[in-house]
Amino acid sequence: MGDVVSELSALEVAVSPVDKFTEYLATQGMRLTMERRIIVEEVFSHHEHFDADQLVDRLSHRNDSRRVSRSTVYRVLTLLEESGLLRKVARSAGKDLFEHDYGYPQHDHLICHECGSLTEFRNEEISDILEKVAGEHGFRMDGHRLEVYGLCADCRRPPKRRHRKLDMV
Amino acid sequence: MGDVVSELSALEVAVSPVDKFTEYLATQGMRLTMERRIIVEEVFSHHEHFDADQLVDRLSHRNDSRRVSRSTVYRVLTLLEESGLLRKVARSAGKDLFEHDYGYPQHDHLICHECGSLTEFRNEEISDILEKVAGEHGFRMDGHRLEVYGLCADCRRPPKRRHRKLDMV
DNA sequence: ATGAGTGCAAAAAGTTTGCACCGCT
DNA sequence: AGCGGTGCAAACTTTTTGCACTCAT
Repeated sequence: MGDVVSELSALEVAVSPVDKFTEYLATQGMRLTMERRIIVEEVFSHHEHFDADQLVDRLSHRNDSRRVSRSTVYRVLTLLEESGLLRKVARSAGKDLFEHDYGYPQHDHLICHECGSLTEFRNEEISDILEKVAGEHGFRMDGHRLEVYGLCADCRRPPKRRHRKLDMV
Repeated sequence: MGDVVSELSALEVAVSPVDKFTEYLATQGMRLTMERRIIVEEVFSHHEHFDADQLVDRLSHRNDSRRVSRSTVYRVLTLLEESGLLRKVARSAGKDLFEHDYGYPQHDHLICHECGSLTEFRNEEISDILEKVAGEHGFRMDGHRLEVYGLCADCRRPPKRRHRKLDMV
């Protein structure tokens, strides 16, 4: 009753990540605790990819009331994945990378071997093709992960200029 | 001189995995040792996906002359990846999965959430689209990983029959 | 002989878990 | 009161590494 967000445009995200998470928790007989709220707010306050350790750094070394332990961060990341708010995108230096999967359009990544940069791109055709392929195999698709590897524009440039610079020292 | 394999059809794999690996090792100033040969032969004697531990199991618990230590298996897996003979395909239960990337056509996977099965498929259109997308970003693609998630044909079937069977016990 | 390569055991790195205590409902 | 949740520390898993010895060229 008196739900403010219900009046937002259907094109926008009508429910906040915290609310969405609360919904999910309820279906599992779980509660939205202060720690869970803090983690979700922290996670959705940035749009960049992150790994568990980066999040732990931001949350478990503080002295205020928003400190959350390492174990809880890991436990909540698992829940956020299960609830569809986050998804793992890639593995970098042995760590899983996460990104927002709620309120953010489907996209894929170009990953540079050289500098490790992730560039997002979107392409409708791919999803269409995948639906078709899945259908042919009797497979019901509910998502995908596509990583394109190679050299990004910056790293393609031959390092000749750098040599010259070094030689001048 | 007198290279037997050079007379094979260009459509077939003209060079064995061991030879291909030897070539790569040479470019790195490395040698093909007996251990490396054993590992490559073992890896290419099966076509299924595998993780490091499965390979270690097959190679480091034997008493004959084909035993190889765990460390060496890990070290050689890295080399096989660098040489382009193997590639990592997915992560399952916290372990990296490998598959042949030499003498085996480019393909992608349908991965079932329920039973974990990997089904391979091939689709030309996808590579074309990726080349195009990469080009638009000034990115030079040299490969990709595409995993489609969902439910496989078997797991889509509702488990009603199973219940009936169980009830009859 | 010389430097690459191996095996072993220890270490690292990332993640999970057992347990006692805490707090919401 | 009861059950879910947290923090801590210890455990675990997978992978990497230091070191002394070995082997191929």
